[in-house]
Amino acid sequence: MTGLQLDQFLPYRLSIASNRASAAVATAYQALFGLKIPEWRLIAVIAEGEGLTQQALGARTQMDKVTVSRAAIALVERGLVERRANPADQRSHLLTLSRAGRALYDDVAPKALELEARLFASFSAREKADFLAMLGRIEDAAAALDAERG
Amino acid sequence: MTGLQLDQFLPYRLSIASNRASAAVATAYQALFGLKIPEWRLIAVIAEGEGLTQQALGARTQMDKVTVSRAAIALVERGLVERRANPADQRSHLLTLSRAGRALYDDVAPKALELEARLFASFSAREKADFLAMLGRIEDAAAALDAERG
DNA sequence: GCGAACAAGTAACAATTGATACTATATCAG
DNA sequence: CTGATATAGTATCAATTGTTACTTGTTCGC
Repeated sequence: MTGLQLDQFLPYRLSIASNRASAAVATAYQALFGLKIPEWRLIAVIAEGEGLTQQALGARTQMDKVTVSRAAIALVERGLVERRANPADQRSHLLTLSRAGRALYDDVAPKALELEARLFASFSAREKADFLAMLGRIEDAAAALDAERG
Repeated sequence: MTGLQLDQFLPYRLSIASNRASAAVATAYQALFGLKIPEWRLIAVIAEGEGLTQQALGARTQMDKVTVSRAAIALVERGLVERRANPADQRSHLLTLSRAGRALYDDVAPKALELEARLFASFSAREKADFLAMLGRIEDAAAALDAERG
C-alpha cells in the first residue's frame, strides 16, 4: 500500500475531465457548424482582433504553427476567412473573417457560451473564477517543469 | 463585442492546462522508466488489485479496450506483467505484476507522487480537494451532455 | 549590395488514439 | 443440445496531432 490511488491522482483526473469536456465540445461544434476545435479557435481569435498573421494566431491560441496552418487552409477553402498580403512582410498574410465567417462567428459564439454554461452549470461565479485561477497555476507549474527538463 | 474571450473560456483553458500537465508527466515517465501513460496506468491499477481482466482494467482506468490491449501487450513483452488463465472465463486472462513489475511500480509510485506534488506545489490540501471535486463535477456534466447527444 | 543566419508557412512523415471488423469463447432461449 | 446473440481481446483501418524538412522571403554583418 503506497498511497497512490489512481482516481485521487490529480494529473490523471485532470486528463479525464479535460478529455470528456473536449469531446463534448468538439462533437457539438462539429455537429452544429462543421468546425473542428482548431478552426473554431482561429475564428474566435480573428473575430476579436482582425488582421493577424498565423504566427500571431499560434501564439494567441497556444497551438502549433502546423495546426494553425491546417486550420487556416480549411477556413480559407470554406470561404470563412480571407488572406490579405502583409505589407510589412511578404512571407506572411493577414487573416480576416469574410462576411460569411463573421456571420458564422455570430452564430457560434452564443452556442459556445451556452455549452460552457452547461458544463459548469453547478459552478458559482466564484468557483469558476477560482477554477480558472487554479488552471493558470497548473499551466505555470507545468511550464516550469518543462523548462528545467527533468 | 460578444463577451467571448478565448482565454476566459473554461473548456479552452482546461484543455491547455491538461495538455501541459500531461506532456510534463508523459515526458517524465518516458525518460525515467520507458513507460507511456496507458502503461503506467495499468501498472498502477494492477498494483492495487491483482488479478484483473483487461475489461476490468479498462473500466477502472477509463481507457478504451484497444488502448488497454496495446498497453498490456507491451507490458507482457517487457516482462512486467504476467497473464494467467481465468478459470471463470476462457476468453479473458488475469493480469498480475511480475516481480520486475512490482519492483518497477515501487520505483515509479514515489516519482509519480513527487511529480504531482510539484505540479500542485502552490495548492493547499484544501484547494487540492476542491479542485478534485470540481473535476468530478465537470466529468459528470460532460457525461450528461454526451448522454443527451445534443 | 551580398552571403549567412533566421522566420513564416507548408509539406511530408511519424506517433498516438479511437472506430470498426474479426476470432474465439460464453450465455441463453427453446 | 443447438442456434442466436453477446462479450474479451486483437487486428486493421482512419483521424488527429506533433516532428522534421523544405521553400520563400527577411535581416544583418561586413
